Amino acid sequence: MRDSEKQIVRALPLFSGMVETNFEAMLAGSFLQRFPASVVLFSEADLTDFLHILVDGQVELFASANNREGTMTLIKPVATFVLASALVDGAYQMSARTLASSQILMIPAENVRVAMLEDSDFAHKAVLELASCYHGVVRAYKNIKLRTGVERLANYLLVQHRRQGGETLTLPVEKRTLASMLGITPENLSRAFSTLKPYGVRVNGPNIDLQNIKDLESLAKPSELIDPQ
Amino acid sequence: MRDSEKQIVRALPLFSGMVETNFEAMLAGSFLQRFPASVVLFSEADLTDFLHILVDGQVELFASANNREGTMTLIKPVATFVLASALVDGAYQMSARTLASSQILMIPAENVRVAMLEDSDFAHKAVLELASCYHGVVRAYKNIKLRTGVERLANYLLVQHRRQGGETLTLPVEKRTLASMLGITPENLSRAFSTLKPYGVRVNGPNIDLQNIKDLESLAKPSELIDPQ
DNA sequence: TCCACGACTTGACAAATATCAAGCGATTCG
DNA sequence: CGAATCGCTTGATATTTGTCAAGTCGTGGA
Repeated sequence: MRDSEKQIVRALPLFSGMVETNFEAMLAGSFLQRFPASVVLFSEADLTDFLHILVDGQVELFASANNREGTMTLIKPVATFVLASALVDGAYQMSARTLASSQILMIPAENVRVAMLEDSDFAHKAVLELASCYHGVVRAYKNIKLRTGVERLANYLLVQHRRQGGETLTLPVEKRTLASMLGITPENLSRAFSTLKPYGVRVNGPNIDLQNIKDLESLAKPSELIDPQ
Repeated sequence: MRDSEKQIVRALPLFSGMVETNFEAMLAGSFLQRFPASVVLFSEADLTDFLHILVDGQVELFASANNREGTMTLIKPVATFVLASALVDGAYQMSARTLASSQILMIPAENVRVAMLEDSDFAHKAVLELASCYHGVVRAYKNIKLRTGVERLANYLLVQHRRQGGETLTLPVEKRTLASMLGITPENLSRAFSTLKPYGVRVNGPNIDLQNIKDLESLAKPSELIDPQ
């Protein structure tokens, strides 16, 4: 692990206030690894060996039951994932796979638990990080419980449009992954896009024009307490 | 607030390791209050003024959007709720109402944030509590994303049966509340019970007999990573 | 007591969503 | 290059779920 990469990780709020020696001690036994796309990093039932930090690439957290599978969330660099699991010493609770070639730093979970006990700034930042993750899942839970598939898609498009700023937005993931995020089948995602055509949604592969934001919003009824800001 | 009540709160793992003076300082400005049934304690958009501790009674956390409403979770005594919101100084993210006459201790959120910074044991316990709440919502999210309504009901009955231990189980909430927890309408809950009749589920008001656990399990496909243990 | 209301159930119907099948176009790989 | 595969779309159909309406039953007031 090179110093430049170490600095990238250190810049995360979670670690930025740690005492240097605690930070170094935590990294002992860690390793930075590159994975190709579509590799399963761990399964939900596995015991949590490592805290993961996505340095580059893209990772999907997902869950399986029966014969069904659903995306829990997508991780974009630079961000930690499975912090909660690493801190409680149990199963991961979610499976992970790379969606693209990804560089991932893996820190032994035991080191993280020690760091929490030794470094008070890290403990406080962990509290804030966990609270934020918690509210993230709460939003996702509300989203799927209180909205239809078409409404979830409409709100997703509005959020992406705001974030990307330009005229046309580009989907950051394949449509089948988007479908899984929204909790619908790929077939129904196609149909949902058709349903949104009268609301000014023009689809061109991964590029999407929103030509009538007002109408789309009246359908989507965005909510600050559900949609990411 | 009497000393006996204070001891009940102090017995929670979250507070049991706090330095006495920190615990007392945190309670300054707190008050124990009794609410009748069906009272809204706060709305999801409200700023988080208080950490709540349900000492007696029953509370429902729920969310609203469009014209729909959904139960997020039920709180049983003795337990804290909205800890995450109290720690991050933002909106509650969920609304709360009493389902029965309830005694609730309310601790100013600012005090809780101070306690986290001052008392390291409390900070560590908060980390564990938040991680546990996080995994709780993750389970609920998987449940609704990967199972049908009938499957959710079947698994709920199996969990209650195991917890209550006896021959017949008694629903701890009204059926309309159960329906909201399961993310279905009361009408469909009635139909789901009918669907489960061939699997040995006998309903008698709030009392339910499971006469064929094996068949019910083969339908429900319980999972350690979804269902509460 | 008796009435009103609420919880629950059932039926009929509509909406939302999944499944199965087919086909198209682009990419991958032997 | 050519074949195979994959992502996406569309149609037909089935399943799941919600909505509206009506009716029963029990409880809690007036």
